[in-house]
Amino acid sequence: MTTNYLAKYRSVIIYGVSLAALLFLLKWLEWRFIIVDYAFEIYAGFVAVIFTGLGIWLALKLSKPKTITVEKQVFINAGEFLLDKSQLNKLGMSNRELEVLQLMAQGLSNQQIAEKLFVSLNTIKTHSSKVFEKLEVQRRTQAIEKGKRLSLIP
Amino acid sequence: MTTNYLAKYRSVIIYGVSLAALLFLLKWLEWRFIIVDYAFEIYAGFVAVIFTGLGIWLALKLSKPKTITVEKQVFINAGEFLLDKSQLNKLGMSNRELEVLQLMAQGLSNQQIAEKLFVSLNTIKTHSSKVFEKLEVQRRTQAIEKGKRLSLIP
DNA sequence: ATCAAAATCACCCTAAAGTATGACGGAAAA
DNA sequence: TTTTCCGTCATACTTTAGGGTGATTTTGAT
Repeated sequence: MTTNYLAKYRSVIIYGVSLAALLFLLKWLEWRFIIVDYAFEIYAGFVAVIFTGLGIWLALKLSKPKTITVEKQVFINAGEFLLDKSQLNKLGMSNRELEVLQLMAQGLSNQQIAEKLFVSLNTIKTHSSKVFEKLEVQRRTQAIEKGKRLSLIP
Repeated sequence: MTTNYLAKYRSVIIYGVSLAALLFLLKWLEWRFIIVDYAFEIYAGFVAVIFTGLGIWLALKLSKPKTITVEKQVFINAGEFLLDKSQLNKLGMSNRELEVLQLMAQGLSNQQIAEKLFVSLNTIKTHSSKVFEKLEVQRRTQAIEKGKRLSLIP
């Protein structure tokens, strides 16, 4: 708490101390040059310079920094695809079924999918039928469309 | 040019003029208070206050504003779809063919497309065949996949 | 060990999709 | 004006997709 208070008004305190120090300095100068007649102008100039500097320093320390906020637009790459696993559970979609759906979306025929997965055509037909059931669609094109909407496929 | 130069160094010029004015003021004060013995401290304090204020004013005028750059994340709206017309020309795709392709991508059957466009099923078959030719594919699922890749459909 | 999915496959049948070919009217380009 | 392309439609045929039913094996969880 105390340190915080000190830190907050540090500049003001320093200013006060500086003023005190300067007072002593001035008194000393006064005493020294009191003998010399032409010391008056020098003294005034000295004071002017010192306090101008002090004012500048004070202003820079205490004034809130003038800030210009520039908004820099950072474009986020929205291309990332993340599979919606909660959706998978909700639909009760199995791994294999999802796999078949993905290959369907790539434009493969049932025959090609069968070859790719090393299973028979009939197996793929069974899988795709289940996919259609679970997605509540009739055709593979609809399945693809809905699969994309539900973030099951990119 | 000249006005620009003046504008740029306006603060400095004003400062100079102010200094000159103050010099006159000081001279006058000197002359006035030279009689009074205790005028010295008053004079010094006056100078100190004036020049502190001047320093503060100078600093505030001349200090460069700090520029803070804030990165603002802008999520690019991935929904923006722009049809690639140059691609259409390159492929020699007609309006009707593109229309059929779009409806295919929405999961419609040939029959449904025919009904939607008020033409016969055979007409749609002809169109889709030409679409497949031009896209160099065999199946509608492939056509959809390639159509999306080529920005023909969203 | 048991039970429930998941994955596999088969057969049959229908519907939809795709290929090939030809035809015709209209509009735009040559 | 002729040619070319678009859009339309038809017929015939082949291939692929999809629905229904049933069966076996594998796998994971209780």
